[in-house]
Amino acid sequence: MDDQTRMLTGLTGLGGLSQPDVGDPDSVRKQQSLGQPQQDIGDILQQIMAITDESLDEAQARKHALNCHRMKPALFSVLCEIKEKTVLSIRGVQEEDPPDPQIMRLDNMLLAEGVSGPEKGGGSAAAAAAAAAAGGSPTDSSIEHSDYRAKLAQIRQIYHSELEKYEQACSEFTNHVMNLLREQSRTRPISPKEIERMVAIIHRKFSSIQMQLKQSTCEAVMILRSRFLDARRKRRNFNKQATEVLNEYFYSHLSNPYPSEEAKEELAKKCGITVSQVSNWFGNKRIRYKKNIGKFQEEANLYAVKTAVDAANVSAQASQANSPATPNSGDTYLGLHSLNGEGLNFTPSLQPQVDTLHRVTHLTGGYEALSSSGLFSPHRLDVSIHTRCSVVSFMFMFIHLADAFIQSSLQFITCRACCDLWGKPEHPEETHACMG
DNA sequence: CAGTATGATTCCAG
DNA sequence: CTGGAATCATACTG
Repeated sequence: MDDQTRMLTGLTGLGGLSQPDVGDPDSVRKQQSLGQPQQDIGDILQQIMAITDESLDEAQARKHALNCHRMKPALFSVLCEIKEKTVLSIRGVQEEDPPDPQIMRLDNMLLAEGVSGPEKGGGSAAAAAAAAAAGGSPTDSSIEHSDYRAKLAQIRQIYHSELEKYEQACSEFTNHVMNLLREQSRTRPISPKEIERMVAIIHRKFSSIQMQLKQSTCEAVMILRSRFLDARRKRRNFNKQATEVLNEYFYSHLSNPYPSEEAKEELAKKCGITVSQVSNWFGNKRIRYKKNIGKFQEEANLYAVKTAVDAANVSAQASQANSPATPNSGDTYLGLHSLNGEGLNFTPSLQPQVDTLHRVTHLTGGYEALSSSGLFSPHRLDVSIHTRCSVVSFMFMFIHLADAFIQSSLQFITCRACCDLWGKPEHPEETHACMG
């Protein structure tokens, strides 16, 4: 059997595999007789095995022979016709599918998180949001911020390198398949549209892999993000300086510890926290102070003295002009609860202040009287508040305090009915002495 | 490790 | 919307 004949047998045989030779009476007879199809398949298999046993050169030669076969153009055109009428017309309809909403969602998310798209966009914004939510001090948040950014950049890098690998593999594979199809198009009818379709199939396959990559990237970002957003609940104490500033304000406005928006902003700026954190702090402080005034007395005293010392220092500076300052803003002096003596019977919440004032009215301005409390001894001031306080400035401070106490006592007694610890005043604010 | 302190959140009332 | 009150969750401390 020469090559030509073998090939012809091969062609008809393979043709019979895909399409029964309906017109061939011999074939019909063969189909009818029992056991004949099995024999045909056996033949075909044998031929296939024979082909696979051939060397590459032999196969190339056979391919060439096939291409040059005289029946080839006719067979080719028939195949083309059949194909046109069936496969493409059916599948052509399904060609254009809408973009996968899942992919779109993932893409949007990756874009929003700054993983895909321009580098300096959403990532830092998301980090800033996370840091803002975390609400730490600027230093802390910047540390977290950079930490978040670093991790996001890492994810971004991995994502892009993987994506690149996938795209490279995809294009390599596509090229390979296209070359193969072009090669095959010499022996079987393959239209450009079919090649296109095949490319689309490959791209779909790869895009499903890409989707997995995007999905896992999104998951990684979500985990990272949740770790930073969880920091929202992850409480972090304010630094000492911030607490001091807040406490100073609180205790120097004890009769009305409700900072205005401007004051809140100012405090927030001073403390390096957000305005809402300032609000939280004051909310908590008011509640906790009110609930347990006794517990906060020491703290109140400390801050009151601190403020007084500051005032005294100012007075001392002003003393060169021989004019001790008169108390004005705030109600520092109302915070000196620990000077409690046996008091009058006012409401429990007012009792400490009133008791203090009661005692002050009995003070003769004696330095000893104050220093005997321990609280105002210059030594104590030096040690506990680390403030140098000269005798002169201390004297001014004392005068300052005594004056303030007397004024405050009058104010407080006047206002106590309407201002029972931050209750609503009955008088207009301008006549209300205790409104800080 | 238990108790306490404290920043944040939630719910509700005005 | 703001503030009070209760509560949660975590940090800090002895």
